[in-house]
This record gives sequence, C-alpha cells and structure tokens, in this order.
Amino acid sequence: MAAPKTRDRILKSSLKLFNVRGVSNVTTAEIARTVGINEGNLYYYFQKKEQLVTALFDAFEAEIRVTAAGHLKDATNPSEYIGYLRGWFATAWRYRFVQRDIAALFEMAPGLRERAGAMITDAEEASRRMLERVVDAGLLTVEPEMLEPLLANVWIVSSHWIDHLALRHRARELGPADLDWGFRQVLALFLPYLSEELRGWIASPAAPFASISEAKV
Amino acid sequence: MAAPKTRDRILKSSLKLFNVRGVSNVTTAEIARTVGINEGNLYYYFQKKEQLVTALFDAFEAEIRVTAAGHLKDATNPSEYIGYLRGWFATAWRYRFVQRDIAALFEMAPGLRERAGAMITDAEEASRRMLERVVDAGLLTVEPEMLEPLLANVWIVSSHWIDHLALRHRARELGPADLDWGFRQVLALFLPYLSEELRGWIASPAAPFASISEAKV
DNA sequence: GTCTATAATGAGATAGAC
DNA sequence: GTCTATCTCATTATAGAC
Repeated sequence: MAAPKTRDRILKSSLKLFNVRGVSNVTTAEIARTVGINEGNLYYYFQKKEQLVTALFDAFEAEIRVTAAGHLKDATNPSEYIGYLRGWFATAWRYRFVQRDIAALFEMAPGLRERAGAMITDAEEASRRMLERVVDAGLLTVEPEMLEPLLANVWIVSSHWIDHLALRHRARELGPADLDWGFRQVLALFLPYLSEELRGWIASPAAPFASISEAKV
Repeated sequence: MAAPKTRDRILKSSLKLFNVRGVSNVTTAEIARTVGINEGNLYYYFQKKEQLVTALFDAFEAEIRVTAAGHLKDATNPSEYIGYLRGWFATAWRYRFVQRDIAALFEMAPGLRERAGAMITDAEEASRRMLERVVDAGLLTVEPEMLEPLLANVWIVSSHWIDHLALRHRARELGPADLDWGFRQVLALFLPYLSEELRGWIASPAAPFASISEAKV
C-alpha cells in the first residue's frame, strides 16, 4: 500500500520508451535518466529489467481481461462487436511494446511465454466463438472452410499492422491516427463478407481513436 | 575470384542461424563454432557482424530482383501471377531473418535502411500495377477504394505470417510445409474477390513448397 | 588462411554510504 | 528512498604468432 510515486513514474516512462524503441533497445540507464532518478534507485524498485517488463505485462493482461469481460454479451449487436474490437485495439496499442519484438520480450522474461500463450489461446477461442455467432446471426456470410483462414488473417493484421506502418514511416512517431488506420485494415478483412445491414455500420466507424490516452498505467 | 570455400560456409551457417534464432540472438562466437572455425578467422572474412548481415542481404536482394524480372510479363495469366507470388514467397522464406526483427537488423546495419526502403517501395508499386491489371482483366472484382486496403493487408500478411506461426508453434522449427500455409493465407485475402475462373485455379494450388531448398547461398 | 590470445565496450546488476 | 562507486559478464573486435 501507499505505493511510492517513483515506482509509477518508472513504469510510465518505461512503457513509453519500450513502445517507441522496443524493449531490447532501451537500457536501464536510459530509463533512469528519463525518470530523473539514479540507476541504483531504479534497481531499488526493479532489481532486474525482467521485473520491469513483467510488471508492465501484468497491467497489459489486466486491461485485456477487463475488455474481454465487458464485451462478450451480445455479439449479434454490431455495436457490441465493434466495441469489443476497439477495446482490444486500444489496449494493444497502449502496450504495443508487447507485440513489437515479442521474441526479445520472451528472451528477457521467459516467464511471460506461458502467460502470453494462454492469452493468445483464450483470445483466439473468444474470437472464433464471436465470429461464429455473428455468422449465425446472418450479419456475415462466411463459408465454414474460410472461417479459420479469416480468423488467422485477422489476427496477423491486428498484431502486425504497427510493424508495417513503422517500417514505412520510420521518420515520424506513430500516433492515435495510425491506430485508426490499423483498425480499418482489420475491418477491411471482413468487408467482402458483410451483410448490407452491417456494411452501413462499418462505413461510418463512429469515433476514431484520437482520444485515446497514453498516460494511464 | 577463386572465392575461398570458408567464406561460403560462413554465409550458409549464418543464414541458417539468423533465420532460426534472429540476427541479434546469434553471436559471432556461435557462428564461428557452427562453421567449425575460430573467431579470429571469422573476422578475417567479415571484420564486423554488420558486413556479414549485409552480405546476406545482398544475396536476398539479388534473388528478389531475379524473381521480379522474371514474372512481370503477363499478369492476366493466372499461372504467371501465382508464379510471381510463389517466387516472392520462396525467397522471403529463405531469407526470413530479414523480416524477423527487422528493427534489430537496421540497428546492426544502418545502411540497409535505405536499401530495404527502396525495395519495399518498388515491390509495392509492382504489386499495385499487377493487381490493377488483374482487375482490368476481370479476374478480380475489387472496388477502387478497396484496392489500397487490400494491398496493405496482402503486404502485412505476407511479411508477418511467419511471426504468427512462430509464436504459436514455438516448440518445433518451421519448415517448408508452413511456407505453404502462409501462401494460402495470402491467397485467402483474394478469395472473396475472385472470378469463378480464377477460383478454380486457386482451389488446386499446384505444387506446394515442399521442394524448396535451403542450401543455396 | 587459420589460430591463440587479449583488448575494448557497454549493459545489467549490486554494495554500501547517506 | 536515493545516491556514488564498482563489479560481472557477454560480445564485438584486434594484434600477432604460425
């Protein structure tokens, strides 16, 4: 209790640095400097870089679970489905260091392997069920044999659109506007399968992600 | 001339190691050990790890250009188009270390940034022209506003299906059978837009990639 | 061309004073 | 809780003998 403020400042700075430059490209020295504390002090809170990474992953996982729990009720309602997607996207964006160089992440914190594996399995299963319900409700028309390939592609694009953009626009830093782009790329995967009804929904994708805050940790 | 054999053995071993474990996870010591030579000897051929990476990239680029040159003639012929895709896939597979952690690659060999950027620009432009011709020929029906999103998704899936598989099947090493899976994932992106004619082609995707050799360097 | 050293660097990690 | 100072260690890189 009474968590000292320094710990939070460390987490916040680390998240930002990791997101922008990748876990393995950010040194503990740099983190300490950014926070405005000494390296020794940093190690008072996190004895290993691994612990820092794991703490951030904890926050990521917690947020994911909240999103998943909040949106699994009525997938036949387009707005709920899109809300779920948006929630997932927003969280994945705020913790994009996880996707970015996930191999390095695992090497640094081997304990995350299993946890991430479980998360992925859960998420895939949830996506599959949700998609099946949407198909059953007649909002999408997907032949059964196309379901798995579609799901896999949704997953690939969801997880890697950031890498794709980063490679092209390496000069500038990515921002919330890009998040919107990524979201539309995923929607584009569904577009050819849409019912007319849902197509209207997609055409006007409500509020973009511009308002997403990076501050929270 | 008279290129000493050791140099080639170094390149071959490095390619394999880089592909499987990533450029930044393989040390020069390990390369030397794998080749069966001494570290000092390794540095006789490649004074910096960067030079090693660059030499492999040279080979990659050369192969890409050969593929591109050989298949840009008649894109209205489905077999040519698919041949082009397959060629691209085969090369990207043999040099998959390039995609895998491309950030680390650039950090190690900054000179590759510009070259890779140019390659990507070229490839995107070629893909766009090819796709447009296929659409003009009536083999695909894609609304103009869907063209760019589709191309972007093709690129994302083509470049990142390996990461996706690697994350799921981390136990086993990836092989040519997986290459076939990735190819089908990309085809799946086009499937909903296909004419009946082309759909037949896709259904029986000729010879898979099982025969692809990893040996060449 | 190939080896045996060995230097040089840079990052993670820690002890102990304040 | 925070700092200064130091240690360990892996990795890249080099010099020089054979």
